[in-house]
Amino acid sequence: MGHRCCSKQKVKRGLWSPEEDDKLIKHITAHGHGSWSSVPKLAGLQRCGKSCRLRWINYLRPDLKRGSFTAEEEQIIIDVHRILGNRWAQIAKHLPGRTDNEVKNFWNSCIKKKLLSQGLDPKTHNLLSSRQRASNKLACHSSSQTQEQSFTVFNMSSQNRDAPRVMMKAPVLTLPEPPPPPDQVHRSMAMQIPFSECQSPNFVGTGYGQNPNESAIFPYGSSVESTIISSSPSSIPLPGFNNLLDENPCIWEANAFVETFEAPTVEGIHAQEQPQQEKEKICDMAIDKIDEAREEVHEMDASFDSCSFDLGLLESTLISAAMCRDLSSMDDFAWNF
DNA sequence: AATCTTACCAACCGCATCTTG
DNA sequence: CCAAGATGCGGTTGGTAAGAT
Repeated sequence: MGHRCCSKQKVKRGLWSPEEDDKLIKHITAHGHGSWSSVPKLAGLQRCGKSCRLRWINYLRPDLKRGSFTAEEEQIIIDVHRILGNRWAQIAKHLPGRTDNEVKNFWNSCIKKKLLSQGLDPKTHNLLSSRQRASNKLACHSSSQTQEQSFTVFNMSSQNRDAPRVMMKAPVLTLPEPPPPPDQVHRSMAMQIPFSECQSPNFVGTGYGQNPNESAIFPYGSSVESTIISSSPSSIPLPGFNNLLDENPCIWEANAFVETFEAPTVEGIHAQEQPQQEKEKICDMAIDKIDEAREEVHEMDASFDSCSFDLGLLESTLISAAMCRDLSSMDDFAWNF
């Protein structure tokens, strides 16, 4: 059958032999690819131009980086995918030496499963709904261990940026299914809050943790009150950050209130109809900022042995929020907390 | 050892967009 | 401006190797 573009030609299909590879490499090295449709003839190959192009781009190009993806590359893929969705070519541009095909394959075979196992929807990067989690749980029945996401919410007051405020432990797959709460507050996470926070005048909640050496734990259904940042009279205004987030339902509040959120979906971002170049620019800027933040957090982490910090969640929040705002918001984007 | 299942990845297919005459 | 061809992209398929039964 062959491609429509080369249906007139008698072309070979399937895997490339070393001889074919050799011919293609020699031809392109000597003459460049020029017009791909003429490459097969000039290189003496019984392939269509499209196939030659693909073989060169995905396999023979000298600048290709072979081998497994590093953890850093994996994180970049997740970050950019969260913003751009399945735009593999765009994502690959952030990974020198990697092809769109390679990124796509890696996503489908590894990252997708990893996100699902963490209770995250690989399409939207949001937490899966209870039904989705349940079906995923079935799919992952072999995994008996509780998967936990843990993260620390830092106090966003610029005067007190080094203080870790709230630790949350979120069992993703093993929670009993509660009825959905009537309001927008999702209480599906058990909250583990340092005792000192319970004593804060801004902390509203009842629970355990009466011992100063223990954390208070607020499982689903307990009476922790969550406050959306824009509605809290006690919120400390933060330049940039509040502006960035106040139009989004959000987990962040200046003093230890915690709430899960529905991050803007990829579809929602697309609905903003930002020009593509602008989106890519925002994406690049966000990734740069995240790299800076990651370095800072690594330094900070060393001083908080008892705390863990899920950058993924922070990134999800910040990038998603950033995508819904003007580029100008990026200038003072959250790095004041 | 044989068979089945799963994971991985190269390559194909069809559509969209770009380029050129 | 338009049509045809070229190129690029994302989804999907199929072959193969590795692991499980």
